[in-house]
Amino acid sequence: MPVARPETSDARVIAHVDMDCFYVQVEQRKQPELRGLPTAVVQYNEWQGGGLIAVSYEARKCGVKRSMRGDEAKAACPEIQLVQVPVARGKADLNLYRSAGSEVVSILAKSGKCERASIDEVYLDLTDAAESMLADAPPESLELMDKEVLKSHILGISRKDGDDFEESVRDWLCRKDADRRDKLLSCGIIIVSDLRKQVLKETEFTCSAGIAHNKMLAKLASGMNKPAQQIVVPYAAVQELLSSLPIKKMKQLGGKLGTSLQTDLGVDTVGDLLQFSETKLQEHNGSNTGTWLWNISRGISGEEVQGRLLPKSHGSGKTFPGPRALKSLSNVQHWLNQLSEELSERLSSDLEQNKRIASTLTLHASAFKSRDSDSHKKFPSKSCPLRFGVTKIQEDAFNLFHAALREYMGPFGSKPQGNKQETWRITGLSVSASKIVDIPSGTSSIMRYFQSQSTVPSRSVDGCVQDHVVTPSASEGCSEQISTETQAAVIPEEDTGVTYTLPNFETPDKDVDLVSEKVSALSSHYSKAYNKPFLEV
DNA sequence: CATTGCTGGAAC
DNA sequence: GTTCCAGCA
Repeated sequence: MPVARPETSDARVIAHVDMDCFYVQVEQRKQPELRGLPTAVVQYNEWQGGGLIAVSYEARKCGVKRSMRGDEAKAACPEIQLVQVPVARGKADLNLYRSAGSEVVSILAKSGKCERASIDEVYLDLTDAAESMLADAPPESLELMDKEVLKSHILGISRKDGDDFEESVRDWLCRKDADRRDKLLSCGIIIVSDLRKQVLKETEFTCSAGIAHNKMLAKLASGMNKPAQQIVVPYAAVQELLSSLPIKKMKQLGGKLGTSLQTDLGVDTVGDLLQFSETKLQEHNGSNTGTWLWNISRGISGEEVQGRLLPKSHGSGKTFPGPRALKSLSNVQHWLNQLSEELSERLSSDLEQNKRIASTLTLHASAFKSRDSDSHKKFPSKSCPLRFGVTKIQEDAFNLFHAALREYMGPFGSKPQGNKQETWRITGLSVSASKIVDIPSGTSSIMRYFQSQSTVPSRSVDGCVQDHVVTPSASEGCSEQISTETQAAVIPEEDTGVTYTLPNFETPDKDVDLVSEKVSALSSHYSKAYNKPFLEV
């Protein structure tokens, strides 16, 4: 992310909207009796009461923190309500929170350019809306100001004057001698206050927001007063804000990069960066990161709000910690089947709701070797063209795993060397789908085809959690060329005469038009995705 | 090798 | 294409 981008010439109005302890709010909406109680959302609960992933502000008051175990939270706050995330196919199912996040996005997206930054965070570019308001109905012209607007925070204006504070906010918003930048931000405050009100009304969720001239400052601000509050960062307040800000509070500097700035350059606050020349920062951090650091220390960040309302990838994963580590291929296959099922379900939803489809399937795993010195070796990731349909994804995921496992184990495979059996343990598996493209418009039958592929087949074999010997056939049939060719059907394309091989294409019906439509849609889809014909023969 | 399960982005 | 980093529920 640290990549240099200069500020654009004209002042923008950018908002960052962040839902308050989002998963807790989602659960409290479902179970309103939990509202106002110290509440946390936990994943699983068998081992030490599960892991906390979201904590209400009531619970935070008694010292409950995210990443605590459920048992710890109970000890710190005996009256805490622990809600479990739903489980499906033996793993945490986050779909409830994903769709709640989508509700919020679809409300906020009406206001202007909108970027879904995470499941519960959104950036808005409100420049146009603010300019319109400034031209048509500037704050100073308003007879009555919404009461919520006056609860806004203004960085640089003291808040402790309790009673007349709201009056000072009104004064600031309506100053006639303010410069244009401040006036635009004032409009931003009113717009965002209204949006937050709308979100609350339509979803029952509260959120906090930061309003500033760029994404970095808006994001920084949204976290300063939570929950259910908003704050603006006027241009005049930027220097002071950054000068004393601990470097680790900045997005992107909370990890190793921030640590290296502290230890290598003695930089503790963003202001400390100001004394270094751009060249010096580049020498220590590379040219992109160096320029980026030079800019952000001055509050400069030209990153644009991407008009993107949907995620760029889908993933489904699970860890197998400690003694739960997987040690047989059939157990790995079982879990890959579960993960692939969930992934496939989400791909089907994406297709149905958004008319788009992923084109790459990737498998990630983490592993260690027992009884071996270099047990720290990374388990390689593998990807292949994505074929739509549960069983295909399951098949490909397993083949990718197999290819990666061979690489991980080296040329001798799992053959015993001497007496000791060199055995692998899998501690994490995930399958993900990326490079999502829109389905060409005017092809509804391709959708019907994909949808016909997306049914979960009923299988009796599926409950094989216990380890057992793997059949030889399961270990064969995969190499560099994954399995895509084995069941391929070759379909000639009418116009060009070029022939494509479509993996596992069963031509389920005799409708010629339907088939050719599938082919042209698929081939253009894959041509775009891979910049070459898909598996040309 | 007990936070876990996601996302996005840049480096390589 | 793969790896690593980072952030956040």
